[in-house]
This record gives sequence, structure tokens and C-alpha cells, in this order.
Amino acid sequence: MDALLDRLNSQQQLAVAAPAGPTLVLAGPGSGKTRVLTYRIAYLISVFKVPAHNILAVTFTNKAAKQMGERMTKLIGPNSEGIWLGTFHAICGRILRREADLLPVTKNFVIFDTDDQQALMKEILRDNNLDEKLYKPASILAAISNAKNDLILPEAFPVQNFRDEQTKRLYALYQQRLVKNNAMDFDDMLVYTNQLFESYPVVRDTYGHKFEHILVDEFQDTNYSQYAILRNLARVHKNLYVVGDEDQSIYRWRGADYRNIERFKKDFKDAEVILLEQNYRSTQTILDSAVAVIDQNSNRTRKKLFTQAQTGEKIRLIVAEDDREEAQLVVSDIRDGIRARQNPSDFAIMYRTNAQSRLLEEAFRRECISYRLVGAQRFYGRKEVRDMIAFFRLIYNPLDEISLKRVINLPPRGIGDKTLQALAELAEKSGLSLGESLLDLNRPDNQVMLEVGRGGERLSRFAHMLSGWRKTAQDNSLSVLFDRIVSDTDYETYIQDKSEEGQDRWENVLELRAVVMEYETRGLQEFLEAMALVADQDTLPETLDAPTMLTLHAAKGLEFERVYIIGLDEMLLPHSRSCDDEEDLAEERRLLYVGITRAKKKLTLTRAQRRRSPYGTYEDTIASRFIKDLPSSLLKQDIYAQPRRNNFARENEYSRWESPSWLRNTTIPQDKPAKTKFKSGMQVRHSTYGRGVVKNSKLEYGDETVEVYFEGHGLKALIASMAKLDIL
DNA sequence: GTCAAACGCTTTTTT
DNA sequence: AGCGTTTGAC
Repeated sequence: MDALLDRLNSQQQLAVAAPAGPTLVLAGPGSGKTRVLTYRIAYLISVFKVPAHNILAVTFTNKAAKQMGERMTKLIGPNSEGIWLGTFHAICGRILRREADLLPVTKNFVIFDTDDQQALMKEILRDNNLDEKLYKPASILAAISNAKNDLILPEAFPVQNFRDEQTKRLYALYQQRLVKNNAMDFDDMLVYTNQLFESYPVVRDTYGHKFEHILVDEFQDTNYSQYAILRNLARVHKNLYVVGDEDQSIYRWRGADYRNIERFKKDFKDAEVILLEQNYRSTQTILDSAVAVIDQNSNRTRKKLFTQAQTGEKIRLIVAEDDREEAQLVVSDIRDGIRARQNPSDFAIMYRTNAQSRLLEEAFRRECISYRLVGAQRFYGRKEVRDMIAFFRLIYNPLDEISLKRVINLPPRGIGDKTLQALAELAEKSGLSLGESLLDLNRPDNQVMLEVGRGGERLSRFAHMLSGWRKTAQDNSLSVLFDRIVSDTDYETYIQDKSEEGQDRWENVLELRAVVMEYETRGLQEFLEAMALVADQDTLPETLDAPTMLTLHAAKGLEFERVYIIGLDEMLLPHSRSCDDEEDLAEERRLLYVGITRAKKKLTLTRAQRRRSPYGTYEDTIASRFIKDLPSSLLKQDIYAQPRRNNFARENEYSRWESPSWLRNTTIPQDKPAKTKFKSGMQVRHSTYGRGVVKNSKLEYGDETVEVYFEGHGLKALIASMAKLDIL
């Protein structure tokens, strides 16, 4: 199996073949981190002869887990079967279901996502007569989440003022309500796992013995409670192998604590530290600019990033007049690239906030280019999809009141607040949950129905449906259940109003049915677990050959030939919410660093001089402070010309582009070409338009603008440094 | 209980 | 500006 090591450089070999024991791999971007991790596991199995089921590998995203699994299978085939591979949440979910007897919830607990949490918190606030405006559910939940990430239980919640006291109380109530719903939130999965280990050393040591080797990817983005889980699990064998890069820590806001690296060094004194510095991804220019950006952060160990690749092209900086034009410029450039035979999937556009994708989407549609949009809640956030999932959840776990309330009157069947109130009173009296007393109504001998009044009949009709579904769920496949819910509720008629959106929504339902089919044999539990833990970005069709749009956060771990990072404006990158805290600012910088280092060949940074503010009006922007950190020797400042004239002349709103008046000088200094390279009458060739004749050329705004007449395309104004024009 | 109009607020990043 | 939520009318 030494052939395994042949394909690695010496640093990587050192990491892959490291002796057992605590190991810390500090890996710069593009240094083959994932490769090392995958090979390490293969090495453990084939050289150390560790059985796969004694290995635990934790990744940051489901996608990374999937990817690693695939690579592993390629590397060592079926020997890799049985390995515990997944995100912290997936792994914890697995442990918690197995050990559910020791938990305050039952084995078929459900996982509350952000929306469910909000709904629950709103109920609690209402029950306690607290003003939602004063106590915003989101901010209360954020405080609770922070506490959980540090393993602070309600009793230990630190109180300094009245508001803290309220938060503490709400935290306690919230936990009670979750248990009543037989539910837990994302953070609870980690907290419960820790509690399990702390309260039952037997359980802790069972898993501790089981996992001879534990490997962790993206270690810099673990939070304290995740670290505590690792420490608990590694007590026995101490074979904790973590891989990370402090410069790529971008989840502080979610509780990620890069101090875990220090904790690790302290808790595992004899840990071996291995550095991976050679970069296999990017050109030296890209690396240099990345280093220039990240070196401005203090409190970090400086690393060199080197590559054997070429210097490569300079970084382009494009300044558009407004955000709409920014989007159009980027998309036009990609269009030109695709026409010039570039692979569509080589392109990626990255941005700070999801909202920025909208203008890009519009631009792509105008150009009739298909695209991949990562995340942004496109599918699983849709109401109709969530509705259907709520039906499933209620069937699986009737204690889930949030889901019950969501679907009990859906489609409207005359069960409003009053009827629900009556049901709640009934439940109160019998000491049952809403769902249980609802199902009780269905029992033929049930008399209490009368007490509920006129709504009683509607309620029991729904109860009848629900118990029918529960029976169906027991001995039928998921799609059968799905179809029954749809037909029993006449869901199609409900959402398929004649409108076009109705059609869209129905198509979403059908798409969800296709997802359900994938879990056909695996059952309800696995389906719901996946729905809760698998995010949109994990479901991207990898096969689609199209440019990708994604947030800088979502870009971590990926790489593309050509990367565009848009919106390099103050208040956006760095984001306004991060501007008054030193640590937050450092994280924004790391975010840009992550983005830059995704690029293999070519990097383009853009910004807009005016941008739509959240309020709808246009506002002037200020160039991002990070631009200053890029040495001008690495930059090629570009001002776009427009072959768009012909394309858009028909559309009135674009007519302003016919004049070059939007071209602006910007603040970035640049060496201007002394004289024009092109002269009137020259024969030239362009990658897209073919042969043409130069009509005119002049120096303008720091760059050379050439007017060329192309047969079949007409007169075009091109920027010499941009358009690849060859003189014939 | 349902529907429509008016209001008010919003945007950071995600398992 | 656009959306979701609340309010008010039927």
C-alpha cells in the first residue's frame, strides 16, 4: 500500500503516515487537505489494519462527507464500508437515536429547524405576555444558541441584567417545550450528546472504545460543544487527528472557536503538528494577493503559501456604476468566456450575502445562460415543501405541535383559533398533548368530541385522516404515504390555483416527491433526518455544466478555474454588521481570503459605485478597505467596454450603455499605456467576432478603447487589454 | 373563518 | 421596494 503514498508530496506523506496519537495538521488553502484526510483513512484501514467501523470521520458539511465517502470507495473499495462518516450533527443524531432511552425524548424525536424554533419561541413569548418587538424571537434564540454552544444550561445562564433574567427564563421554558414536542434543535443534538457522555461514562467509553481513530476536517470551525464531544470520545485511544487552518475560520458567529486549536494542544500535550504549505490550486499571483489580504490580520501565525504553478494572470478589478451593471458585467464576461470555449462550470461568482444573487440571476436569464445557485433556501424553504414535510413530521411524531398547528387547517378546513383552543383545553384536561388528544377524538367510543362543539366534527375528521396516514406509514413505502396525503387533503387543488405561481408550487411538490422516492426504502426517520440536516447546497445537481453562484461561506472547500468576487464595498464586505468589532472585521477579511484562494487560474474582483440600499433607494458606496491591501503590482484594473451595444439596443433601459459616459476613473492607481497599440486600418482577430478592421483607437480613462468593424457583427467598441485582439 | 388592505420592517453568513 | 404580518370588514 506504499503506492498510496507515491501520489503525495513529502509533507503530505508525513501527514498521511503519521503515527497514531493526537495529530494536528495545519493546512493552507489548496494544500490537499481533503486528499490527506482521505488518504489517512485509507492508510489506517489498509496499513494499520483498523476496521472501518472503528473509525470516525467528521466533516463540516454533508457534501464534504459525501465527497469523502466517494473518494474513499475509489481508493480502497468496499473496505471503507462501515466507517462513521458525517457532520457533527449527523453523527450525534445517530448516537442519540441509539441511546434515546437515556434521554428526555423518545427515539423518534424530531429536529426543529430555525423556522420551527422561531414559531416555538413566539408561542412562548405570547404565553408569557412578552412583547415580540421587545424580545425578538431571533435574538433570544441567538442568545440561547450561544449558551448551548458553550455548553451552558439554563440553570447556569449568566445573568447581569433584567433582560438576561428574562432570557434565562425563556431558555428554560424553551427547553421544556422542546421536550414536550419530543423535539430538539440543532444545538441540542450536541448538548445532549455531551450530557449523555458526562452522565453515563459507560456510554462515553463504549463509543470511546469503538472509535479507535477520530478524524476531523475544518477543525478551526468547531465550537466548544463540538470540541467537548471530541475530547470525550478521544479519552480512550487519544487518536484524534484534526485538520484545519485558522485563516479559514469563518463561522465565529455560529460559535466556532478557533481557540479549540489551543485547547487541543493543551489537552493533548504530545500532539504532533504537521504543516501543509505547498499549494496545488492557484497561480502565484492569486496566492500573493491572498497573503496580502490575510497578513493584515494580527494574532495569527504567518504562513507562506507557495506553488510551483506559474505566476498567472493579474487580478482584475472592475468598478461598475451600480450593482445591476456589476452583475451584468460579470455575466457578460462569463458569456464571452463560454463563447470562447471555456467550460461553463469553470466559473463561480461569490458574494457576501445571498441577496446579491438576485441581480446575477436576472442577468443570467437575460443572457439565456443556465446557472447553479447554491443555497439561498430555494427549495426546502418553500412553503409548500415545508408544509408537506410538516405532515410527515406530524405522522412520525404526533407530539410535534409546531407541525400540527401548521397543517391542521391546511388546506383550510374550518379549524381556526377557537377550535384549536378547544382542543388545547381538552388536552389540558386529560393531560395529553395536542396530537394525542386529537388522535383520541378518532376513537369510536370517544364522547368528549361533543365538548368541543361544532368544530369537533372537523377535528375528528382530521384526526381520522391523521390516524389513517399513521397506519399507511407503518406498512407502506414513503411515496404511497406521500400520495395519500396529497389526495386526502386535495392538496393539489389547494395550491394549484390557476396562477403561474400555483404551477410552480405544484412542481415543487412533485420535486419533493422525487426526493421522497430516494428514501423509499429507508423509511420515514431517515427521510426526516435528512430533511432537517441536509441543506440545499447538498442537493445541487453536480452534473449541470453551468456557472455557480454561491456565498463566500458556501465556497469554503471548493475550487474553480475562474472566480469572481462581487460587492467589494464597505458595508457589504466587510459587512456593516461586522464593522465595529475588531474580531468580526478579522473574520470578514478571512472570508475574502477564503474567496480569493478558491481561484485556480483567474480572479476578478468587482464593486459598484452605487448600490440599492435595503430600503430601496440607491446609495453611493465606498470601496472596501480590503482593496487597499492588494498590491497594485498584482492588479490589472479593468474598465469594461461594451459589446453589449448590439445585444441590448432594443431594450430601452439599456440604451444608456450606448454612450461610454458611465466609464469612470477610480481610486486605484495604475500605469497608463503611453500610446495606442491599435491603429486605424489594422486587421485584427477577436475570439468571438472573428476578423475585423480597426476604425479608431484612443486612450480613455486609463485604458485603450478600440473601435473595430466586424463583418456580420457591426461596429464594436472594445477595451484593448480585455478583449483578446490579435493583430493580423 | 376567510379575504383583502394597510402596515411596518427588513438583510449576514448555516449545521 | 417588496414581503410578511397584522388588522379590519364581510
